[in-house]
Amino acid sequence: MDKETNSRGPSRPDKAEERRQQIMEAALTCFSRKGFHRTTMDDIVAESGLSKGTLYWYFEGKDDLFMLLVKSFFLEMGADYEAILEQPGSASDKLRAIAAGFTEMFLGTEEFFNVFLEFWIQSALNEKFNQLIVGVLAQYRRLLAEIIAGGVKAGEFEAVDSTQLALATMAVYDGLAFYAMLMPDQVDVEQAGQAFVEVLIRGLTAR
Amino acid sequence: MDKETNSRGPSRPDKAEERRQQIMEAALTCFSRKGFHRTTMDDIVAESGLSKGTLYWYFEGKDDLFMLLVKSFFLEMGADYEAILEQPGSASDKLRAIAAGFTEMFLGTEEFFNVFLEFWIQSALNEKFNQLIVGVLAQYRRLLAEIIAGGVKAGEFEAVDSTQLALATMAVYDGLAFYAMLMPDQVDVEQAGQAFVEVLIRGLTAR
Amino acid sequence: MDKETNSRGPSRPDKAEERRQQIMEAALTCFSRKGFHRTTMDDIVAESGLSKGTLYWYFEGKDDLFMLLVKSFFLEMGADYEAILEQPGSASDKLRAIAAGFTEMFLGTEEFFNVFLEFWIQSALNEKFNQLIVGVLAQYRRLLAEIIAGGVKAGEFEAVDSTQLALATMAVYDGLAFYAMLMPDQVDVEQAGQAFVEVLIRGLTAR
Amino acid sequence: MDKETNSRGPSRPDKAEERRQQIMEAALTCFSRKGFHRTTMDDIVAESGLSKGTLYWYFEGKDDLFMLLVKSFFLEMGADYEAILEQPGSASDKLRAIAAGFTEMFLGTEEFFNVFLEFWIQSALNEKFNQLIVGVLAQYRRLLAEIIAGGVKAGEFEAVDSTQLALATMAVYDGLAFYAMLMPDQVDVEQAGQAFVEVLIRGLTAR
DNA sequence: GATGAATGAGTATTCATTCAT
DNA sequence: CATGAATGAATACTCATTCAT
Repeated sequence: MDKETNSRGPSRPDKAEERRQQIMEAALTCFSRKGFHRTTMDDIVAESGLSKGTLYWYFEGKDDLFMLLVKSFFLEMGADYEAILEQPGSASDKLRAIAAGFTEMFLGTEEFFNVFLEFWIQSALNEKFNQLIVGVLAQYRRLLAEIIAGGVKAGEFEAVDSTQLALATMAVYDGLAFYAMLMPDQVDVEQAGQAFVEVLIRGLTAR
Repeated sequence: MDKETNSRGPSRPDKAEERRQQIMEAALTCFSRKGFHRTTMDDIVAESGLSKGTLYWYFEGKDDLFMLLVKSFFLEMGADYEAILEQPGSASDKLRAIAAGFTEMFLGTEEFFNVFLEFWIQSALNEKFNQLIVGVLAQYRRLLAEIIAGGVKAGEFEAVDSTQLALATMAVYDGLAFYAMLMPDQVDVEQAGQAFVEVLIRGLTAR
Repeated sequence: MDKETNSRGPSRPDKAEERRQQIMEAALTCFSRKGFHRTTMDDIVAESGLSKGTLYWYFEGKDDLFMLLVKSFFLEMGADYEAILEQPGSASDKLRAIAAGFTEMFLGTEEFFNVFLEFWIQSALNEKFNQLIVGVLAQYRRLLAEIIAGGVKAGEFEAVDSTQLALATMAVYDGLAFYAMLMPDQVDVEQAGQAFVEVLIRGLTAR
Repeated sequence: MDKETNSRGPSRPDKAEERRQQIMEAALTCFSRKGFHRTTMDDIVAESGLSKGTLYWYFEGKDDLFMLLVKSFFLEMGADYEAILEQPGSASDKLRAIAAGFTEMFLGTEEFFNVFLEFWIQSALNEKFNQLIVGVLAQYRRLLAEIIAGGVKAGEFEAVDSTQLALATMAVYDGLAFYAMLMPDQVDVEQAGQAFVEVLIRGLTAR
């Protein structure tokens, strides 16, 4: 029995998922334009072309929509980073790949970045938001720490506190993205990221 | 008859400044507790013990209050950093001093840090806020770039793009502060900052 | 299955219009009781029995409500006057009919008249209000001028400046309504209007 | 002993009156610019160059200031009209003089006229305001009625209801002033007033 | 599933008035 | 007399959320 002949429910069972996407996209556009707090549900209604009731059918409310929107973004991003770790190469190569990956990711989402940052800030005051963020960050930290620890173990890097350094390394990219959002003209994420990663690798490399 | 006993005019001419401080402190407390958007003017009224009208007598509105509050914080902070640059010592020492200075500043304002971060985020959507932030960041960037360029010139450091590296270095500290706010239990700003600055200096130092 | 039993869509498509009427009536009552400025939206909410949000769903705000309320009144009134011009009879008869029509209209709306007068006053400071008023007055002026000019052409009246006299004639009625509002006990709109129109016709009539 | 050495009290006892004038002028300017309700006491403070406390020293409040301002205007105006009645001449001449006097008065206060009109409107809802207005109007009505009755008695005019006609005549001028305020470009108070008074006299004159 | 009219608690801001100095 | 800081009740308007159709 394939999906088409499913007797009950919508003929396309993922129509619901499409609607969800449609709403999240509209929300992303609005949030990015006016920020989360200044965006009204009516803004999203207008942007999505749907009705108020429909938004509430698919999402519990504004917070829920914000949350699920950001979650969906993190899921996509997470997959990319996993792939980097899988690739063969030295620890230095992996760090460079992480840098390049981040730059690419940032450039691809530049226009929406403020939305994620606002989510992060709000997560300082919202338990549910916080759990999501903390989980994501912990995962990246582990990933980066493994790369560094791997380099140390392999004799490629000097002995360092890999979890602390992992955190500092992540911080650079998030900090740069933050700066780029505030002063797009004066910040070149790619150059600053590269300058950083080269010095980092140089500082790590065993002599 | 001297000014002290002068019966006319305000007895303490800086009473206004005291009031302003009183209000800003109350606002800082509230913003830090509930975030800027979720804080109401009534919250600040209650916290300050003053009346609604008085708040509006001293500040144009909520935005203005937020702005002036953050500005006053940056002014204090700026002075500290200038002092670091003045001190004699190698470029490495200065970088270490910056790291230590940042850590100290962060630990001293930890509980309020979300307020500043929220201001930064909002500055992506508010021209006046943005101008303040961008000015402050540009100043720090120049300061750090000078330290690094000084090290390069003195032969202490390898040739690097000092302005890019300055930005990346700042980004580490802001990023760390951000993380610490979100996951206080899992982030030790001091350790991560130190781990970073040592690798940074190692990577910069000419061999 | 006809529209009446159609289960979807608004059962009564003019329910919205009814709501609008309901709100405008409540507003008229309140404005007439306390004046426009002293009436609060909460007053209208209470008077209408609806909710605050509903008022704002149907009207953009207090000004808009005031405007639309007055407009709707003028529309009704306009139709009556057009009818007078259509009727056969001498110019003198028409002037008398105008006078009678005005008196009747005034007596029928006496309790609300201050509302319209306040609108007029406000229209001196509000472009949108002004446009409405000026349009209505210009229309009446044209109508009256035509009656007088018709009388002149027919030899019934002496040669006079019909547009100026039309204006003065309108002014009498509005002025009287104004007075009646201020001193209901001392002003009898009907008598004063009649006294005026008879002298007017006498002054106009060719000998 | 000259004024300078006057030991107690203000050296110029009418300085208070000057202050009062200064405040009323500032208030007139503001009211005329923004209307009574939209004018704030701070506006008047700024316009007058005095302090808030001083305004409240000389006037009980905003309403009182409005009231006294209008009263002072009426007092001036009243004197002028009395003079007209005193002059010798036929009743027709006096009516013409009234018309001319009104026109002149209006042209001289055109820019402030909305202030008086707003006062009139408010007087529909304010007992104290109302008393002032009603008194003034009654006085004018009596004056005009006397002129007309005088003309009738002298055989110059036909028998008419002089008090009703007096009211209608006043109404013309107030109505015209009202119109002129709303549509300055389309209303010529002088012409319309003259057109009216000529027809009026023609209608009154015994044949 | 979808719609959009209805709700009402919540909010920033204003402003006439007071009063200590 | 004069000042201007302080007050707080008042107010227009917003917007997330609900629910009858």
